[in-house]
Amino acid sequence: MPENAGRAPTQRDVAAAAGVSTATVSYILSGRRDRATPVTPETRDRVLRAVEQLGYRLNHSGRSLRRRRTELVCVVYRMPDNPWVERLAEQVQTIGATSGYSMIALPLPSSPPTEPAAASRPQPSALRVLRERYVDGAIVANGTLIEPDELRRLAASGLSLVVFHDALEPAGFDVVDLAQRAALTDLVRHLLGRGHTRIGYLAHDVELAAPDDEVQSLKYRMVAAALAAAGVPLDPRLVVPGADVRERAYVETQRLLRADRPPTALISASDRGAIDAIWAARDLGASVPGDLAIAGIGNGTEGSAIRPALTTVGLPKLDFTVPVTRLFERIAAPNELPGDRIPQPWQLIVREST
Amino acid sequence: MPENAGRAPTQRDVAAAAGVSTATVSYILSGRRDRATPVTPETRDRVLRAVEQLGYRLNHSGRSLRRRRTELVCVVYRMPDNPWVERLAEQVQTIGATSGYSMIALPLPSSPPTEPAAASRPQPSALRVLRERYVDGAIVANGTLIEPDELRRLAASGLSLVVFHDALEPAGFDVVDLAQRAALTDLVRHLLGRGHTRIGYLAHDVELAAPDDEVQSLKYRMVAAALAAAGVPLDPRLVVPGADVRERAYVETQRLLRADRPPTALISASDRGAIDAIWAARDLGASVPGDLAIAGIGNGTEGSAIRPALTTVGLPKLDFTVPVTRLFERIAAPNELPGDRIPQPWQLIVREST
DNA sequence: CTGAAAGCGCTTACAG
DNA sequence: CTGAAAGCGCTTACAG
Repeated sequence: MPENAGRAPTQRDVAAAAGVSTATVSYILSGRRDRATPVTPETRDRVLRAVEQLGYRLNHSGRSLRRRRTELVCVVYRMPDNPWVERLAEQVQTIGATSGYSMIALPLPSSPPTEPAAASRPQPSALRVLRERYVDGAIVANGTLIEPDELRRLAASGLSLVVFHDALEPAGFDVVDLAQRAALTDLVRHLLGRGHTRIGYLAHDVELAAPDDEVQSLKYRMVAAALAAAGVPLDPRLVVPGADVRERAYVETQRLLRADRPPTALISASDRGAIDAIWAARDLGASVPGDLAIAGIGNGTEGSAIRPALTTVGLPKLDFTVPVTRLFERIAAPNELPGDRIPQPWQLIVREST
Repeated sequence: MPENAGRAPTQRDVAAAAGVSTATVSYILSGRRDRATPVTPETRDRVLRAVEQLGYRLNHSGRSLRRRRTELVCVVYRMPDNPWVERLAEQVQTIGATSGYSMIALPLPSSPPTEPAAASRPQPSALRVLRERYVDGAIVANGTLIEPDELRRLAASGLSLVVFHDALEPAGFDVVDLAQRAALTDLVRHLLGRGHTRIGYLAHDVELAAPDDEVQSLKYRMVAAALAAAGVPLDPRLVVPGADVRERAYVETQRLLRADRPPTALISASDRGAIDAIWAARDLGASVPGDLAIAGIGNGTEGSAIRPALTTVGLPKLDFTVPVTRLFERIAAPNELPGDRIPQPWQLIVREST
C-alpha cells in the first residue's frame, strides 16, 4: 500500500526512500547508459525495492517532455476494423516493440451523424492525438479519412506519417498506393473478356445515399468509372444496395435476378455481400458462374473458403512490413526523408465464381 | 511555412512573435479564465495570427505535465471489434467531448502467438499506456484481458477504471456486470422447457483448443456449466468447432444433423454461426425450429433481420451511458469513489428460431 | 489588463 | 561510481 496521501509517488520519492539521487533512480529505471555509469547491484536493488514498495509508476508526460519524443505510434482507421487493419496493427506492434515503441489506435466512427460529406471527416477532438504531439508517428489506414491539407500540416509540424491513399501526392509523408482503381479496371476487363455486358453492382448503402462523396463512395465511383471507360456504362437499374447486411444482399440479388433483363455478372462492394449473392442465386436455381458471375471486393478471408471460390480484388497477402518499417525509419530520422510513394498494389484474384 | 529550422515552435516563439508574454499566449490558447482576465481583441488577434503563421501546435506533454491530467481516455478491447464495442467507443467519444476529453483505443491482438493461457494476456508494451499515466481513465471492454492484480494496481496508482467483467470484485474500480452466466442459464432452461434434451454446441475454435482457458473459453464453459446444472450434461459428440467461419459452421452443422443421434437444439457461440447453422439445416430439408432449434449468443444486429428471427442472449440495447458517465465521474473525483458493481445484464431474447 | 516566476516529473551532460 | 543543476513546454497564482 502506498502511503502518500493523494499524490502519486515520483522518482524523487523513490530516491528519498532509497537514499540516492533522482539521477540514479532515472538511470536505473530507464536502463540507459548502464555501460558508461554502472550502478552497484546493491544500489540497484535498493532502488527497485523502493519502486516496488511505493508502487511507483513512471510518468509518461515528464519523460516525453524531456526526451522530446513519446515512443508511441498510432494507427488511424474507420470502424469497424477488418482483417487487414488488424494485421497492420499487429505488425506495427511487433515491429515497434523492437525499438521500444507502443501502439495505440484511433478508430474513427463508422456512421457519422448527419450530413454525409462533411461528417465523414473526423471531429477535431479525435485529431487532437495527431495534432498535439501525443504520438511520434501514425499510419493512416484510409487516407481519405483526413483532409489532404491537414495531412500536410501534420507532416510539416513534425509528425512522422505514412498514409494509405490511392490518389495523393507524397508531401513530407509517404503514400502507400493500393492502386485500387487499376485492380477494379482489371476486374471489369476480366468480366468483359468473359463476354459479360450486363454487369450489376451491389453497393454499400452509404454509396447510394451519397454517391458524390469521394470518401464514402470510393468503390462505387471507381467501378462506375472503369465500366464507363470500357464503353459499358453502369445501368442504374442494375445498381442495388445491401452489400453491408447479409439478408439484404440476399434479397436484393434475388430481386435483380427476377427482373426483366437480369445482369449476367455482379460486382459486390464487399466480399461478404458477394458470398450472400452466391447463396441467393443458388437458391433461385441459378448457377454461379454459369448464369451469374459474381465478384467481390477486398479479398477477405472468407472468399477462398467457399464454393465456388470467390473472384475478388484486394491485397494478395497481408504483409505491411515495408510501410511499417518506413514509419519507424521516419521516426528515427525526422525531417530527413522526403515523401515516397510505396506501391502495395491490389490485384485481381480470379477464382471460380466468374 | 514555419521558419524555425528543425525545432517545433513553442508558446515562447508565439509570444515573441506577437510581442506578449507566454502567460498571455497560454490564456488565449487554453481558453480558461477568460472571465477573470479578459484579453483585448487586438492582443488576441495578434496572438492567433502568430500561431497561424508559425504553424504552432500545442505540446501535449507540457500541458499534461503541468495540469497533472491528460484529458485522454482509452477503450481496451480484443480485436476484432464488434458492434457493441463500437457503440461503447462512440459513446465514450461523445460523452467525453462534453468535458474536453478525447478517446484512444487499445486493441489487443486477437490470436496470441503460442501458449494460449499466458499469451492471451497482453504484452507489457501494450499496457504501458495504462501504467504510465498516458491516459486519465480507461474502460476495459473485456476484463479478462488483464490480470485482476494488474487491474487493482492500476486503480491504486490513480487510473480511473471501469471494467466489464462477470466475476470480479470492484476494488478501486467499477465493475460492469453483464451477468452472462445467468442469461445462458436462462437460455438452457428455455430449451429444456421446449422439451429438448439433446442440445449441441457450435464452438469458437479456440474454445476447443484450450477449453480450460477462462479467458478464451468463457462461453463454452458457461454453457457447459448451465447444462450440467440442469442435469443434462453436454454430450462431447454434440460439440463441434466452426462458429467463427461461415462455411465451417455450415459444414459442421450438417455433419451433426447427419450423425446417428442428431441434436434437437443447437447453441452457437456466435450469432453469425447460428445463422449459418440455420441455412445449413434448411438446405438439408430440416425445419427450424421444428427439427432443430437454433440459438445464438451475442445479440448482434443480424439476428433480427433474418427469417426465422434468431433467438439469442445478449444486451437488449446498446446503451452504455451509465458506465461511461461513471468513468468521467471517477476522473472528475479521483480517489473519492469506492468501487461499485454496475448491472448491465445480458438477457434472453426469444425469437422464432427456438 | 499583462508579465515574471515557479514548478509539474523526468533526463542527461557535467562536475566531482 | 554518484549527485547537483538545468531545462523540456506548458499553466497559473500572484504581483503590478
